[in-house]
Amino acid sequence: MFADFFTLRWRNSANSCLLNDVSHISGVRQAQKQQSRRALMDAGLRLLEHQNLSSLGMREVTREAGMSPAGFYRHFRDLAELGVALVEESLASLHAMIRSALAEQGDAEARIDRTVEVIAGHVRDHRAHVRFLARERHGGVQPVREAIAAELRRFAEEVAGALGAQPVSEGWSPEDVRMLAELYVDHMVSTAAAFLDAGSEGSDESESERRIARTARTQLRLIGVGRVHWLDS
Amino acid sequence: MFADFFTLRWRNSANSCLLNDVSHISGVRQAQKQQSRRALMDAGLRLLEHQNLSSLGMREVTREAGMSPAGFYRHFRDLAELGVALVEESLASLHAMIRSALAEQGDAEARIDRTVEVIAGHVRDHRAHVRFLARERHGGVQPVREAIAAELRRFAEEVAGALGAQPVSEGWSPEDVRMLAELYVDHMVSTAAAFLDAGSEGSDESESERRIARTARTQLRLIGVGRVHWLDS
DNA sequence: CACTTGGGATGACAAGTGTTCGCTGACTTC
DNA sequence: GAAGTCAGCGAACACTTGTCATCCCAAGTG
Repeated sequence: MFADFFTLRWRNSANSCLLNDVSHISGVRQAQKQQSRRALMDAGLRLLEHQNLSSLGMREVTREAGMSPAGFYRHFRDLAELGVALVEESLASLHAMIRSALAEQGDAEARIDRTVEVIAGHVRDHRAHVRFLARERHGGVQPVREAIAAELRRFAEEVAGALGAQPVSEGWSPEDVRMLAELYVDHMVSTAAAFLDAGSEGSDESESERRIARTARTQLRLIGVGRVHWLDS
Repeated sequence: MFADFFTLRWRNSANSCLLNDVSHISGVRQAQKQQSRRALMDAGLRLLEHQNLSSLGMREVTREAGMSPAGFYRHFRDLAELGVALVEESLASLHAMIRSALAEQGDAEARIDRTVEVIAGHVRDHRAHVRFLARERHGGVQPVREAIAAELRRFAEEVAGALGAQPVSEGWSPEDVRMLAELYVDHMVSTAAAFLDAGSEGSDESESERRIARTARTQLRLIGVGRVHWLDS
């Protein structure tokens, strides 16, 4: 069904992935395989809403995905490998969020409002991904933890770049810009996590969500005030 | 079969603690029991350095503690109950840290320095506890998660009280003091977590530790600048 | 068209799990 | 010192788990 697309797409790609090497066959076959892979990842993501990666069983995942236990090995060597795949996916969507937060225009106040809105929207739309990241950021699976930490560092660099270009940051040392970026990223993560368990704790969801948004905005405003008075201190 | 005992035991006591009610016997007996309880908790804490609570097995714990599987039930109903006990312990030590951070004297600069030092020292001395909190804060075991969240809220209140008493906060609305307190607590947690995996990633531990301390200090200073200029904005 | 390829299903394996049971022997109380 | 209490033990239970050799059959190939 996607045959032409996939062959076109994959034929001349120097494929490094051991499993899921799919470059030499083509057509319905790998479309199905990719579909099974997606089914496994979705099943995993669904199960991970109520537990964490290291307590997940592969039988559990295959059962949820409607597949036999052995089928798992055709796609992933490990559950850790599935975890890393999920990290990549989750971080891609998070990256998109950060970009759109950075791209905001207007005065400081409007940018803050839009940023917090973007975060809230992202948590609403990608709840499973965000929860997964929050859980596994300090979780028990080392490669997953490292992947998340590395990507968050890259985000901080990106934010630092954007902040450095703003007129408010004139005269700042690179280290100071960097620490400001880290502060923003940490705050973003904290806020996202707060939105997360505001939605899942039941009782008056939208009210506590508004409360979190208000707090986050005020905090960002405070940091902003610190920024404009940073050099005269 | 234990009918008579239990009815006698429970009938006229407004007893809230089912297990580990130890008030009526005395001497060597309960000292031994408490010792076993400690052994279980220590074993759990040791095992939790490389995995999270929901993937922990009780057989695993009892084995590590040098005890038979059935012995576990004399102390905890669940692994979740063990988890909650560990939360209480961990939060007690964290509470002590926060108090001593709040009690700092001197000008703002000196207080920031000492605060960051206190955090670093606490992570060094209670690594297992801190890691446990970081892991289970967003982990898969609901009661544990809630216990941590509730206590962190209480900490924020305490910090808010202390901040409100400072002369810098004159004219602030209670909500703003509160959001500032939350910002501080979040920052404290983030910093502690950063110290944590600075120590465990190997390569030049004390250098990256210093880097984190420097960043944290600068961030606190920035927030402080925001504080003093908050009202004129 | 026959023929190869390779996802997926099946069934079995050992090893591990949570939980319950009755028992023992050291402590406590009368 | 006899009777009562109960923390911890070892065995047994009914599972679930990861892994593998094996077979099946639709998709791809010449």
